[in-house]
Amino acid sequence: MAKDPSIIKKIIMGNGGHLSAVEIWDCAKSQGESVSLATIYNILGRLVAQGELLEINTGEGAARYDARVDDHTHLVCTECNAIQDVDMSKSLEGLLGKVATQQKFNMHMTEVTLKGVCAQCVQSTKEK
Amino acid sequence: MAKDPSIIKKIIMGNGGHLSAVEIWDCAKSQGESVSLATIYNILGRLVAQGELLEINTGEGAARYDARVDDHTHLVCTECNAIQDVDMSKSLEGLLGKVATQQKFNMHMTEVTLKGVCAQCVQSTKEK
DNA sequence: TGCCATAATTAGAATAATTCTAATTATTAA
DNA sequence: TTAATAATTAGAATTATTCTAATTATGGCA
Repeated sequence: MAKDPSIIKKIIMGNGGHLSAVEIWDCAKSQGESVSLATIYNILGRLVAQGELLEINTGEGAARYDARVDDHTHLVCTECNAIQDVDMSKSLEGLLGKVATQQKFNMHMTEVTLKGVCAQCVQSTKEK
Repeated sequence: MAKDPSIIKKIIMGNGGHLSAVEIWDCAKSQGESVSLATIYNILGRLVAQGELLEINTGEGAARYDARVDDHTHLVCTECNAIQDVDMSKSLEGLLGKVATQQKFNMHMTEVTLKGVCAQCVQSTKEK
């Protein structure tokens, strides 16, 4: 039986939505799945190609996989490495489309990432 | 004598503005510089930390370094891997700032990347 | 049921990008 | 000079990912 790819999506959604391949692997194993890391990468690759998952590259460490695939914005905390999803406004979407059109660029996807320090980390820094 | 970091910026600017560490290394060597890859990475790291260079991670291959450091948008071609810089409009900048503020996110930098096929690649695909 | 073709999974090797380490070399200040 | 510090280096180590070739599972059908 083919390893059910939906298990991976469930794991991601059940753990904050943004996991690396190894984190997914650990979760799968700890819930009794017998699966190899190569298979995790295989399935992730397939799901990304099918548009069922988003691959996020923060430039820090491994790629992370997002179960949410509609156009949205990522807030990446440089302290705790957390990724927060934020809706993308229609006006932002429109602006990006306009930029692409002006440059005769055949846009397939947008990646809007804001890097900085998340509210929790700002808070815990102050407390010190 | 400390290897002059400005040589690296010159190399980047003289070659389309978006090179990887190894590409920069090759250029440096071919113009007679005797330098190791470790030093290239050292200097790049320093320049990025000082805000003199931007590190771009397309998720494909090595990180690339951009000599332009003001807020701008990247068009990344998934065919030829070229990166094109586009000015970021004040309205886009404003929208991103607003998003961060709403989420109480202490934004340090923005990364707006549009992925797709550049005008040249669209053209050469048609010609086939 | 047993057999075959195909697809999925696997462990581990291979690769690529980057960082680390420890030694060497250069620079500076006294 | 000389001693202290900083920069550079080669190569090892690490990390993330992909590749390979072998194994295992699965479904169709005689």
